[in-house]
Amino acid sequence: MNLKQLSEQLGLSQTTVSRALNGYPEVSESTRIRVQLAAAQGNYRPNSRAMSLATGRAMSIGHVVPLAHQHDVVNPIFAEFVAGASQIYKQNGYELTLTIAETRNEEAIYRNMAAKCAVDGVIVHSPKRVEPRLALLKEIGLPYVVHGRVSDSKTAYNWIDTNNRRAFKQATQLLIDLGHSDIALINGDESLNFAWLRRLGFEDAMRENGLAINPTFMASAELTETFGYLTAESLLKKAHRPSAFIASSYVVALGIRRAIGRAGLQMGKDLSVIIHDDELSYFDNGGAVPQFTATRSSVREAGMLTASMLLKQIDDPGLFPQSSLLESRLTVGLSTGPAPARN
Amino acid sequence: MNLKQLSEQLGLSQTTVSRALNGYPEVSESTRIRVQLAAAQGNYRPNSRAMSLATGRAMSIGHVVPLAHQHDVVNPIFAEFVAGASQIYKQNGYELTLTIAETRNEEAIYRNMAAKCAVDGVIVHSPKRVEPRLALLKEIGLPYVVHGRVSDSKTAYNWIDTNNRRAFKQATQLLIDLGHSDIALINGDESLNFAWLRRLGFEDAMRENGLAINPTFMASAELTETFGYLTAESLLKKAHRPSAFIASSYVVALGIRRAIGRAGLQMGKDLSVIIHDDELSYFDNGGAVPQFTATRSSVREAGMLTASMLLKQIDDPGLFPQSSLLESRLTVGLSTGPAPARN
DNA sequence: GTGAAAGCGCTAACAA
DNA sequence: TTGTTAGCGCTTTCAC
Repeated sequence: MNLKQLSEQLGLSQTTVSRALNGYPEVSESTRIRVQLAAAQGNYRPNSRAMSLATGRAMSIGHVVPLAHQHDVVNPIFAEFVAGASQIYKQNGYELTLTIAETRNEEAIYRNMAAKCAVDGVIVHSPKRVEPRLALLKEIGLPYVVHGRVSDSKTAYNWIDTNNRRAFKQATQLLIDLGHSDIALINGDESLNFAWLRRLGFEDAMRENGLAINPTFMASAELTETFGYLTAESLLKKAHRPSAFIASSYVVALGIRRAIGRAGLQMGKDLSVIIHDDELSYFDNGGAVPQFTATRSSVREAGMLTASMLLKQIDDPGLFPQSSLLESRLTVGLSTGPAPARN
Repeated sequence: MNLKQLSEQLGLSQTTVSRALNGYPEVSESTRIRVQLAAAQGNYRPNSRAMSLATGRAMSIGHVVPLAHQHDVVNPIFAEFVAGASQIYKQNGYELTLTIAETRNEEAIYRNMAAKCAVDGVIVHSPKRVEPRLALLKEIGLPYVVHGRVSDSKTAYNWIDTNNRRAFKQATQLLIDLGHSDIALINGDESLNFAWLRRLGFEDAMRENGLAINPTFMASAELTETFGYLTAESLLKKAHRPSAFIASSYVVALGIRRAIGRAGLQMGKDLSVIIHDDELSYFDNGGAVPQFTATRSSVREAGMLTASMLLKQIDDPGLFPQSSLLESRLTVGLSTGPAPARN
């Protein structure tokens, strides 16, 4: 059923029907009701392509997810974030166009989207410390919001981010307070800004407590189980080994635990593991109380917030720039478990 | 730059330019080259909305992901699958429209997509044992392929699936061969067909080896860390406790390991864990050799295969129905690690 | 081999 | 308050 059929069936012009359905004030209440009824009954939905063509709005938001080609992993956080954003789009009649971008094609992909008029704006995922995409998007005039921040912010841009630096400072401080000084950081790829900020937070805490930052206790790569396993394995073989790990994702933590098991060490006795990522905060001292706190919802909320920010931006470009820094819920700091023995 | 501008710039009609660009044979080679050059130079891309309106094809595929509202988790496997599908779409000029669907709205969402002409077909994710969506899609005439299968297949449908039943039978058999008989299965929500099939595979192996299936050793729920933890914790408290776990996802396995640690038990000595999901296969006997095998690529391949199947279906509905059963790569069966001690 | 013109389904000036 | 008309940018029939 299209507009023409609906209007013929009602004996009205397409214009009137369109107006009645789109809430224009100049339609009489009686016809509006009649139209709405018939539309609902006939399960009428405006053809999205025709509507877009007529209005010049694609009514779709692009999410471009960079694909690390080394291990071909898509960040699992992403799904949760998108679920939040998706909800906002639905409420506003937008669709979500998902693109997986190999990093080498990235520029072409954005240019393509803009030229095809396929999206009204984009969400930039996984920003690097140095991020050429921002200048590109500005150049082609495509509205965008960055999920995360960049470190080379010469130009203003819209962003929303969790406070990675503070969260990791907090996590590190927690371990220090428990008596640890040999703490290993198994971090994500530090050319990505979120990992870089986490590292800074880690270093903040170490420095403020007068502890030496041991570069051999810091690793940075794509967050896979294997990476966690191999890194922890080699660290645990050292004469001077870490007494605690901070893992930048639970996938990595899974690998760390495997290595700890193989080394014949015990959680809470010889070692502690702290995991932190956007999705969940987790503290394991081998111990007595349930020290696990899921904060998935915060990722979803971030998705919702980011999406709303973009839609506002599209409606009113004058609002530029906007930003929001979310405090990560590192509730793990409230843990009351026993302190693990020192090395 | 649009078609009109491009054609004016070239002194040709829109028709000729369009034909030249779309590979129609009746264009002279010289003008074709001239047109292609100018198009490339002007970075011309046909407006996707206008093209869709003219051709009647949305040039987009819908992925509808059901959202479990209990714990609000999106299956992380999904990202990897979509990455594969996305690649196929790009090759064929399609876009990917992502929808997160709360289960109660589901029917409306599909009807909406079809009526709006926003997609040419859909991929059905996370099918249940009994799946009303298939009849619905058939009714509204929207081409689809199911990632997975259903158990109530009265009607023929297109699907692609990994052999969950066989994989879990194999995993169980591996533990049995190592001397285990008290094996716990921590499974996904068994109203979802993948989990149901995994359970059947587990039971197959137990039955064929003459082992009793202990219902208290089988749990089924959404695959979260907490679920794994709580279930394992309560099982390990029993006088007669399991000597091995099969976890239906690595997230669950993370919880199981936490419980094992808290119970003061040791991997490889007291217990084994096998993890299997589409993304990775994993065997941990606490042990000597690296018994971890990532098979992420298989999920991605499944995504690619599913996408191609759908595009073929759209081009030629006569091919219906098609299907493909992928053998899971449970390479863990090759493990040579020492057998854990019996209970 | 090329072009004119109609039409895809909708919105939005402009008239009435 | 309603209708007429002209697009939006493309494809496609039909004529040359």
